[in-house]
Amino acid sequence: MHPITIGEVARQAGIRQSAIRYYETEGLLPAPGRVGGRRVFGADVVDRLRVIKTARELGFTLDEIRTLLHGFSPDTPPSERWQRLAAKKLLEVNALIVRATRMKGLLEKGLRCDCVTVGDCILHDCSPPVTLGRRRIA
Amino acid sequence: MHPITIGEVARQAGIRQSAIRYYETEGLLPAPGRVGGRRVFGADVVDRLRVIKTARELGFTLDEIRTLLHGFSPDTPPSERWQRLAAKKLLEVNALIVRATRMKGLLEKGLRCDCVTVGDCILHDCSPPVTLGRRRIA
DNA sequence: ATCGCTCTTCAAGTGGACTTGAGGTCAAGA
DNA sequence: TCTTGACCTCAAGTCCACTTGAAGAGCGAT
Repeated sequence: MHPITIGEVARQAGIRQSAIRYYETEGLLPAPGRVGGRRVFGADVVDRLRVIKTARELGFTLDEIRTLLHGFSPDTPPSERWQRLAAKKLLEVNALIVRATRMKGLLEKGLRCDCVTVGDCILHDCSPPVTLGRRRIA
Repeated sequence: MHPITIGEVARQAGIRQSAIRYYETEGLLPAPGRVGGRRVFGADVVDRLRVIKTARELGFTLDEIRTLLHGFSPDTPPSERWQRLAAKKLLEVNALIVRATRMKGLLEKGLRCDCVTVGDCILHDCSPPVTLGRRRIA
């Protein structure tokens, strides 16, 4: 349970110091303790940052992430706002998985496609389909 | 096979006209025909736009999408650039699916969690865990 | 004590992806 | 004919999420 510096946190979470400070000002991270003016974090902040990072990569806005992380604040009806958002984002994540899977299929298809017919392949338009036998040559 | 207006395309693809024009200037769409100055699209552009939309939602940049859509241009080594990017994006999409699945788990957990212990739940910090028996009350 | 390193704040800048606004064209309908 | 609605171009604006830069402070090692 030894405290770590912002530099160490940044390294471990794969996020820049500037971004970490930014998240702090934006209320995504609790204000850490200070020693000699410098931030001192508990190790748990790294997990939090990793969650933030993942959420960002999934297209969540900082606003949404803030709400999700805060959970229930004193002023909101107990956890209702949270639940609503979580449920919504859950649907979105599910949709994202579907789309990602479809895109995966497209990319795989593109990587092994012959593209003989125009419109064979949406992803890269294979027109004009310069072919040699069934195999694409250029 | 009747040609459609930009308005119709926008409606069908769920993308604004301004965005469609923007994609055209950015080279993500081939310049459509004109009738009386107005764009006239083939119906296939809708599919293309849907692919673009999905790709954007998955975090692809327009730059990447352009390359993926173009496939092999005359000047690039035959489809090499395309294949490289496609392979890279395939890895990324796979990683995305993993992360999305993890996030899904987090959200589901958050939606049914009791959060008795601090650190029980990363997603929303359950401290102070105001509890009644095992059930969270506020 | 001074070098080098990491850290600090704060304001301003950046980049990507669009959107918005102004000002204009065109065709159909009342 | 006049209006309405959908379209056009082009420049400028906007939003989000950071990043960058300037100017400086604390601290361990030489």
